[in-house]
Order: sequence, then structure tokens, then C-alpha cells
Amino acid sequence: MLRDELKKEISRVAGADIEIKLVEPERSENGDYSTNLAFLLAKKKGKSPNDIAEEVAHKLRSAKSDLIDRADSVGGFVNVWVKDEALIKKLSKKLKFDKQNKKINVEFVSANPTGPLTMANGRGGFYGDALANVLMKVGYDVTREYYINDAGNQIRLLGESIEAAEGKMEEKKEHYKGDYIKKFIGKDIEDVVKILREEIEKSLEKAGIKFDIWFSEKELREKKEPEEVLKFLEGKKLVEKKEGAIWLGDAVLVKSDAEFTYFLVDLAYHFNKFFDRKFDLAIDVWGADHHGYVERMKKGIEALGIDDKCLKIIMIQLVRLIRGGKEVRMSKRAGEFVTMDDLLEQVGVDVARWFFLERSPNTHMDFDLDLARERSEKNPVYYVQYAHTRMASILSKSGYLDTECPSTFGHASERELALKILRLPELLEDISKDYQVHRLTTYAYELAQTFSAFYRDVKVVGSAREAELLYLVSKTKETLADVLKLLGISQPEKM
RNA sequence: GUCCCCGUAGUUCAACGGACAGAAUGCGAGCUUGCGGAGCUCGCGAUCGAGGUUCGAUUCCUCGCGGGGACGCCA
Repeated sequence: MLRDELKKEISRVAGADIEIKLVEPERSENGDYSTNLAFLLAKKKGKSPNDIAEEVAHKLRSAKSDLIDRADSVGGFVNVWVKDEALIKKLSKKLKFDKQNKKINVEFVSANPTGPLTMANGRGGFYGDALANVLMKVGYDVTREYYINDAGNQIRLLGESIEAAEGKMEEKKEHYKGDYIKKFIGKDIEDVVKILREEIEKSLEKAGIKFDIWFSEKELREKKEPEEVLKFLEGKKLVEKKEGAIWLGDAVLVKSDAEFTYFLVDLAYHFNKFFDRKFDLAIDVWGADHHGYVERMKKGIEALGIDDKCLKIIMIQLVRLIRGGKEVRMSKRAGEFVTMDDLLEQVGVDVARWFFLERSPNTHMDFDLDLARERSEKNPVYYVQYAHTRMASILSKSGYLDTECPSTFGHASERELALKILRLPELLEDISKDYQVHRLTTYAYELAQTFSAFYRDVKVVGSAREAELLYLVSKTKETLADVLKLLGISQPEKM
């Protein structure tokens, strides 16, 4: 990776014994990469950041390097420019990461099969899907998993809701009341769960959200895994009985009516992830309404003897539904929601995915279906896809079958494009650590923009350097397609 | 009452503690002989308030204000 090599070189030349951070400057006049090491060293060396930066820049300028073309210092920052030849050389290498020896389980959506999938489930769904894509791309062994709560209290309530609709029992306020309940009248609860599960699977498929494993809570219970975990904890003398219930710390594992809590079953589920299936890291994508549960879960995991660093819980903020300018409480129980299918039908998969994926997971989000529909035509995803079709069009228009890696850049826009392409692996590596998947959409947009500038400045077809320019175009197309694939968005050749 | 998240152009969103806070949309002004104008160029426009830490704060800390969410045997 370009960034890593630069880091090594700068740290060698500067003789700095600290971890160097290299960033892309906001303004291109501040170099291809920039570092703040002078600020960090200032105190230690008792000199001003300015002096240190100038010193480092000077050393970089006078050192022989295959990588660094020039360096300067501005206000304490050290800015470097990469040699064109180095960029070109890097460009010819394929984007590939080494295999990481780490098994990661990404669990997301996991909505109860008590009703259709809502578009709020979609936020976590798209996020988890794209995150898993990125982790896989950077070389991890990734399993995407949906935990199906097909047993326990919610299912019992669903059964009661149907009975209430049949008039066999009185309706309670915790019952599900959506219209969809009516079509289950007269059906066996087992079949209903099966039908709902199949519907959810179908919606997910339409949304392009993929899973490797559907993990059934019911089977977990049938295999008596919660009992085993309970025994395990009892053996470690971590549980106590009081008020007729069994407790782990201040959380109940077994209720006074002898039923297991969700917490115990969840612990068993994670026990299974770590011990039976030997995952090194479990990433759980949860809705923000579960945040109170994070601490308890972390403590529970530790009680099981698992380092809490092995469980990463990502909170996705809730989506508020707006209708007619007012907030509507989205709830399956109240029967008030926009389904995933509705959403996809109204705006299409690509728009829906971009719409959710461009946002950071911890920001709140209002969703107005009417507005979304209206805005979908202006969705940036079209800009990005349009750039892709332009690339396709140039490639097909040109008669050249063979492209040729450029020997030099003819225009600054060519260089910008090359540099942008080379930043993708760095971004992917960053995302695999900070899980900020939305940065991918920003990158895709920027790449499309950079290409548009290139398109404006450089005529490809018919140029004397056509083969070389085509190389750049096809490389860009490949890169953009890679990003769109990671986002689960189509890469049209024509629009 | 306690805890968690959020507050940035009119609107929707960005910004590892870093440089002059970026885009999109909207509004205004331009781009004819060029590979797709779903494009390109220019302009207008924002960090909720008060302290603090720091060479440097949208970012971290404290206190307010506003919005959302969660608060032992629901999941």
C-alpha cells in the first residue's frame, strides 16, 4: 500500500520513533499526503513544530527516494508528493489483500419473525451486509449470520395475537395488530413463523442483503445449550438465586416462572459463536433501542471467560418514520410501518442502499417515504453510476482491445485519477478497523468526480496516447465497480 | 430521576484532535462545434450556548438548551 510505504520511508528519513500518521490533505496544494509528526515531536525535542517540520522536509528533499518527489513544510505540517513513476508502478498492481488469519462473525438484522421486514431493519441490514463485504475484501474469514428468534416470548405473543384475531381470546396491548395478522387466521403458529421467515428471506434477497447462516434460537434451545451455559456459570459460582429467580450479577437468567430470559439464551448463542464455532471476533449490529443491553452483554461475555474485545457491538440509530410532516411511531405491534418491500418498490434497490449507506450509523435519521421517492431522482447514486456508464461507453467506443500502462501523465487530471484509485486499499483497511462503512459512498462519489474532471480535460478516443488513456479508464472502471459491489449497488454499462 | 445517541449552509448529509469546516440539493450566473449535458465552471450559504483541556476543538471534558432512545424476571 502506498501509504504504508511512505510511512516507512518518512519515519526512516526523519528518524522519528513514533507511529506516523499520514492523511490525505483536504486541499491538493498541501500534497498527496500530509503528516503532523512535527507537532507530536515538538514537546519532546523542545523545538517549534515549524522548525521540526522544515527539518524533516529538508531531509526528505535531500534523501534519495523512489517514492517521494518533493516535500515541504507549511505551518508545522510536512507535506509530500509522490513520484509519478511510483504512482504508475503501483497502478499496475491488482487490488489484493493478504489473507487474514481471523474468523469474524457478523450478525445483523436478526428481526423476529413476527411480521414483515421494515425499512428500519433495512438500515442495519445494508450496513451489516456492506461491512461484511469490506471485511471479506480485506482478507478476513467472514460469516454473515441472521439470528432467528423463532422461540420464546415474542413467538408466544404472535400466537396469541392470531388467537385474538380469531376471537378465541381477548386482545392485549402487547399483541401484534398489523393487518398482516389477519391472513394467518386459522393457521398453526409453527406454519406462521415459517411463512414469515420465508417472507423475510425473500425481502432480504430483493434488497441484496446476503446471509451465510440462519441461526435458529429454537434449535439452540432444543440442543439444551442455554442449560449448559447455566451449568457452566453455576460451576464458576457466578450465579445466585433470589426472589425465586436465577441471577448473574443484577441480570436475571431464569425467571421465577422457570422460563429463560432472552439474556441467558443470548449468552448461550454467543457461547456457541466463540466456543463451538471458534470465531475470533463477533460483530453484532444492533438497533439503538438495545443500547441498555450492551453493558449486560459485555459482562455476560466476560463471565463466560471471553475477552470482551472479541465482541464488538455496533449500534445503529433508529429510523423515525415521518408521514405528512409528522412522526409516526413505527411498530410492528401497532401495525404502523413501511416495509422493506414497499421501500424497494418505491425507490429501487440501488437508491435505497445508497440512501442508507451514505449515513454514519450513529446519526439519527428521519425517513419520509414521499420525500425519499421525490428525492430518489436526485440521489447521488445516479451520478456515480453515470460515471461508470461513461467509462463503459469510452471503452466500447474505442477499437483498442489492448491497453497499455502509461509511462507518464499527460495531464494533471490523469495523475489525480491514478492517485485516487490508489487510495481505495487504504480506505478499505481503515474501514475494516473503524467500521465506518459510509466512507465508501463518499469515496465512490469522489472517484466519480475525479473521473468527470479527467473526462472534461482529456480526450481519450482518437488520442495519440489512446492505449495508455484507456488503461487509466479501465482501471478506474474496475475500481469504481469494486466499490459499488462492496456497497451492493449495480454497476450499469448503460443507463 | 439515572444512562446512551444526536444537534453543522434553507434542506439532506460529510469532516483519524489538524490547515481556509467539505459535498449534494436549492437559489443566482455561465458552458454550441469533443469519447453520453443524468455532465462541467463560478457565486450565495452553517459548527445550539457558556466555560475548560490543547500548539490547534465540529470532534475531548464540564454545565446548560433542544431532539431521540433505554432504564432489574420484554426481546
